[in-house]
Amino acid sequence: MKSGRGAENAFCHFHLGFRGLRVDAKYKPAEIEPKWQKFWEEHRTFEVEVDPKQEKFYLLEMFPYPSGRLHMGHVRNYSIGDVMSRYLVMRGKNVLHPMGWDAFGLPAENAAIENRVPPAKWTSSNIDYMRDQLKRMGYSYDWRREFATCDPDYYRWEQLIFVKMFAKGLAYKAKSFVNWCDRCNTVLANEQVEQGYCWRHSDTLVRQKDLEQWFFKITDYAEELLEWTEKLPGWPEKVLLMQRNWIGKSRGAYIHFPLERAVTDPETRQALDRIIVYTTRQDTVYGATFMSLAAEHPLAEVLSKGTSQEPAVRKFCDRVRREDKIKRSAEDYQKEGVFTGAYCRNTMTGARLPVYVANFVLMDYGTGAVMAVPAHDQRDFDFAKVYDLPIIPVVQPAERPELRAGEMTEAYEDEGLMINSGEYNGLLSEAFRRKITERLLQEGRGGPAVNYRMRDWLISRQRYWGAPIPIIYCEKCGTVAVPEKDLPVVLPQDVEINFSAGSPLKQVESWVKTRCPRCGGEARRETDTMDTFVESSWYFERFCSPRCDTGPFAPEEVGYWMPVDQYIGGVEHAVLHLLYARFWTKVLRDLGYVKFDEPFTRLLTQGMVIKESFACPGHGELKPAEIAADNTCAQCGAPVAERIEEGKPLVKVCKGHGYFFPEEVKAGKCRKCGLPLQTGRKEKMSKSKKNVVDPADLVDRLGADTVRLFLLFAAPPDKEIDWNDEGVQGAFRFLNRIWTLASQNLGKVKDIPAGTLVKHDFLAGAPDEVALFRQIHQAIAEVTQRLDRFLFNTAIAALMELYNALSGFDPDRGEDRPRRRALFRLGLETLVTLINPFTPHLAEEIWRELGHRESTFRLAWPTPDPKALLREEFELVLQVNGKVRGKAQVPVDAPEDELRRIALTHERVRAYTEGKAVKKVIVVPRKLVNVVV
RNA sequence: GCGAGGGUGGUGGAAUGGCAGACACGCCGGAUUUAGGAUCCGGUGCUUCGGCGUGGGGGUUCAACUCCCCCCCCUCGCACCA
Repeated sequence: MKSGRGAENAFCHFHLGFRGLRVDAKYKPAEIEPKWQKFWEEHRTFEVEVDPKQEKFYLLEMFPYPSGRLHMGHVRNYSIGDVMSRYLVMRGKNVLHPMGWDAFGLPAENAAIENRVPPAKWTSSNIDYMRDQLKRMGYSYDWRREFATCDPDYYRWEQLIFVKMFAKGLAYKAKSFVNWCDRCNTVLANEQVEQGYCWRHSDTLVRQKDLEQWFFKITDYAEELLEWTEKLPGWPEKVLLMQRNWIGKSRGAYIHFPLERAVTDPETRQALDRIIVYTTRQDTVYGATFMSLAAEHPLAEVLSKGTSQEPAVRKFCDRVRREDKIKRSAEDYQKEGVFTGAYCRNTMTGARLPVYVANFVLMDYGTGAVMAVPAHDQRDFDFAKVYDLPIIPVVQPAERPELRAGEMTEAYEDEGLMINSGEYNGLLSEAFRRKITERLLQEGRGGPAVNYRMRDWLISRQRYWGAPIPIIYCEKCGTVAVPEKDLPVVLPQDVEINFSAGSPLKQVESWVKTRCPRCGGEARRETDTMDTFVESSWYFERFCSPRCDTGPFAPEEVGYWMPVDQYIGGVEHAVLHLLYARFWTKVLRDLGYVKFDEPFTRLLTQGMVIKESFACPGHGELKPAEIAADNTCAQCGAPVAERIEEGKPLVKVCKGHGYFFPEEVKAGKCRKCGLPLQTGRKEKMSKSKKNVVDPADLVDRLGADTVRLFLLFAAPPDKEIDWNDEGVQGAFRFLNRIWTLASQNLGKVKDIPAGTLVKHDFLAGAPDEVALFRQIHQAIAEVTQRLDRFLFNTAIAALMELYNALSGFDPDRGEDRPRRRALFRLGLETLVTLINPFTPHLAEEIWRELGHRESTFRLAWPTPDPKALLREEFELVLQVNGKVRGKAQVPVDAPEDELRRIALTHERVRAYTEGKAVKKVIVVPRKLVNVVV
C-alpha cells in the first residue's frame, strides 16, 4: 500500500525526524511520547505570560512533597489537572498551570539519619528524579515557574510575612500544653492530631507537653473563615462542612460565679473573687449544683491551698495532665474528680456550690470551667451520681411526667418549660435563654458569648529541615524580629541531624549565636522552624511571579492570575492545608499584599487509588497466658498490640504477620502461621500494605497516555479507583485501535485539503454517512458537556463510541468516494482533537501524520453543528401499563394525535390491549406513549 | 453517639421522573496467527421464557435507580466542645 511511503515523504523534512505511520506500524508509545515531550520543551509550548486581552484561568494541583518517586495518587491528581488544563487552553483560555515542590519536611531528616545524606541533597535529588517522572507523563506545566519551598529565595518572603505578623500580634509565643509526637521529635498542631495519634504515625500516641511555642492567631479569623464557607459554591459541600465543624462555633454566655472566699493569683498577685464559666445552656443556671474546673485551670490548685484537700488536688491534677489524649477521650474514660475544698455561689440562687476539679473538663474549650447542671447534662449527671451531689431539674419536658431528681436515670438535655427557676417558671427554655443572658449582662454577672472550638495554629517545630523562624532573643531587648534587610535567615548547611539534645539547630552554635539587631549585644537565634504547612499556604501566589526579588510576588501578576480558578487535590487536606491557606490569604490581604478574600474559587477533591491487600489477621484477643515473655504471640511469635475500643477495657491482640504481596500468597493462607488471610479488603495503596502499583513501570510498558487514560476512565474523579491491571490493558488496547485505524486509513484521507471538509453536505449522503456525521457532532457535544462537569469517565465513553462508529465506516464502499473519505477524515480529526487533552502524545502524532503543521496544544476546541444534532425521526417508545411493548420510528414533528394513533394501532401494543378498555393514554412528546388499560 | 456520602450485572461504572445496565473489564463461542499482555467477528443481568430485576419494606405517579417515609448495610469525617 502506498499510504506508508506517502506519509514518510510528507514529513521527511521535519527536524525531529518523524518517520510517519505505516500500515504495519505498531503503536509504540515509548518512541512517540519522549519525542513529543522534547518537541513541547523545545517549542516552549507550555509557557504562559500575563495577557490582559485574554481570559485567564489559573489551574492548580496540590504540589507534591518530593518523597522520591511519583505514586499513583500523584499521577491521578496531575492527570485530572492536565486534562482540564489542556481542555481550557483549547477553549481559548490563558491557562496558568505551574508545578513545584513542597520541599521541607520530616522524611528528609529521617533519611539523613538513616543514610547520612544531608536533607538538602536528598531533597534535590528526589526533585530531579520526580521532575523527570512528571515530564515523562507529558503534563503541560510551565516549568520556568518551578521552585522548591526550601529555596531561601522562597522562604525569605515567608519569613518577611512572619515578621509582619509578629508586629501585628498575629504571630506570638506562648507557653501551653502542646501535642508532642515522639517519633517526629516535635510538637504538632491540633489539626495534625487524629484521634489522639500523630497524623504521620498512626501508631504513635501524642503526648501533652508544657512548652513555649510559636502560634499564628488563626482564631482572629475564625468568624470570617466560617462565614466564607457559605460563599464558596465551587467547593464540595463535604469539605466546607468539615471546616465548619472544625471551627466549631457555638453561641452561649459567660456567667460569673462568686467565690465564697476570694483568693490571690500567685502569678499576677491579683485578687480573684469569681469563677467564670462558658455555657450554651444558660437557661439551666438555676439547676447548677456544683462547679467543675479543668486540671489545667489556674484556680484549680490555688483554691485548695491551705485546705485539707491540697495534696489530693495536686496529685489529681498532675495525674490528669499527664494522661494522653486518646485515654482522655476514650468512651469508657471514668469521670473522676476531686473536691478543691472551696465553694462558690450560684449567681442566681445564692446556693453554695462545691468546686471540683474534673478530668473531663477541657482547658482548651470555653474558660476551662463548667457550671455543672446534673439534671440537664449527662456528664454532670454521671459525675453527680458518683460523688452524691444534688440534682435539681429546671427544664420540664412537655407532655412527659414531671422530672423528679430522685427518679431520673439520665439527664434531660432537650428544651422544655422552666421550673425551679424563680420568677421565670413557666417560660420556654429557649425564650428564657435570651432573657437570662440579657439580665446577666445588665447586672455585670456575665453576658452573651460566642465560642470556637478551633485553637490557634501552633507553627513551632523542633526540627532542622524547615524555614527558620526569624526571631532573635536578646537579654536586654527581649524577643526581637529579624529586620527585613537581614532576611533570609538561612538554614545552615552541614548540620549533623541528631535529636538527642532537642532540635538539631540548637547544636549549631555558630548559627545560634548572633547579635541583637536592636542593641548590637550578644543574642541567640530562635531554633524552632516553621510547620511545613506554612509554605503550602502561599505557594500558589509565588507561582504567579516565582523569580520576583522585590517581594513575595509581583502585585500585577498576582492581580491577574489569582485567585486560583480550579484547585485539585486530595480530600485528606480538607481541614489542614485548605484551612491554613485560606487563613494565610486573609492575613496577606490585611497586610496589603493581595486584594481577594479567598485563594481557591473552585475545588475538586479527587478520590484515592485503592487495591486489594492480603493481611494476616493474627490470633485475635490474647489471654495473658498466650503472650510470650518478649511480648509476642505465643502461638506464632507475631507482635502483640494494645487495643483500645469504645466502652471496653484495654485488650491485647496478636497483630499477625502483616501484609503480603499477591505473589507471596498461596491458597489464601499466611505463610508463617497458616491463618486464612484477610483478602478482598481494598485499601489505599501503600508500601506497608504491599499493594502498590508503581506508575513508572506502567509508563515504561504501556506509555503515559495509557496510564492517563485509564486513571480518568476508571471512575469519576471524586470517587476511589479500584485498581485492576486488566483495565489498564483495556485503555492500552483502545489507543492501539485508534492508532491502527489511523494508520490503515491514512493513505485514503491524507491528501484531502483541509478546507474541503466543511464544504460537503454530509447530511445529504447515504444513511451511514448521515449517521456518522451525527455521531461526530454528538461526540463533540457530549465530550464538551462532560468535561465542563469533570465527568472524564463518561467523556471517554463518548470518545469510544465515536471510535466504534468510525471503525465501522468504510470510506471506500459507497458511490461518492471523495465525500466519504472527507467524512472519514472529519471523524478521525474530531476524534484526535477531542482526545488530545487525555492522550496528547498520541493526538500530536496522528495529527502530524494527517498533514497538519501545528501542535494540537492550541487547537481550537470544536463546536457541534446544530444541524447535525437535529433529527428528523426519533424512536417512539410504546408502553402498555408502563412496560415497554414496542418501538416505532416517527418524524420528530408528528403531532400528539399521530403518536397516539401509532401507539394504539401498533401490533405489539394491540396484543396487550386486546379485549381491554383503554383507560388512559399518556403522550410524552418526542419520547413515548403509555397506554393504560 | 452526631454529621455527611453511598448501596445498580461476575467487575469498574452509565442513566434532566420516561427503553435500567451506555462505555469498558472479565467471561463464552468463532476467525486469524509461527508466536503474542496482539487483532477481528458474535454473545453476555436473571429466567421455569409467563415474567423478574437498581440493599429491604411501604408510599406518591400513567411511569421511580431517580421523589417521600421506615429499616438494614458500607465508607468517610467528628466525637466528653459545657
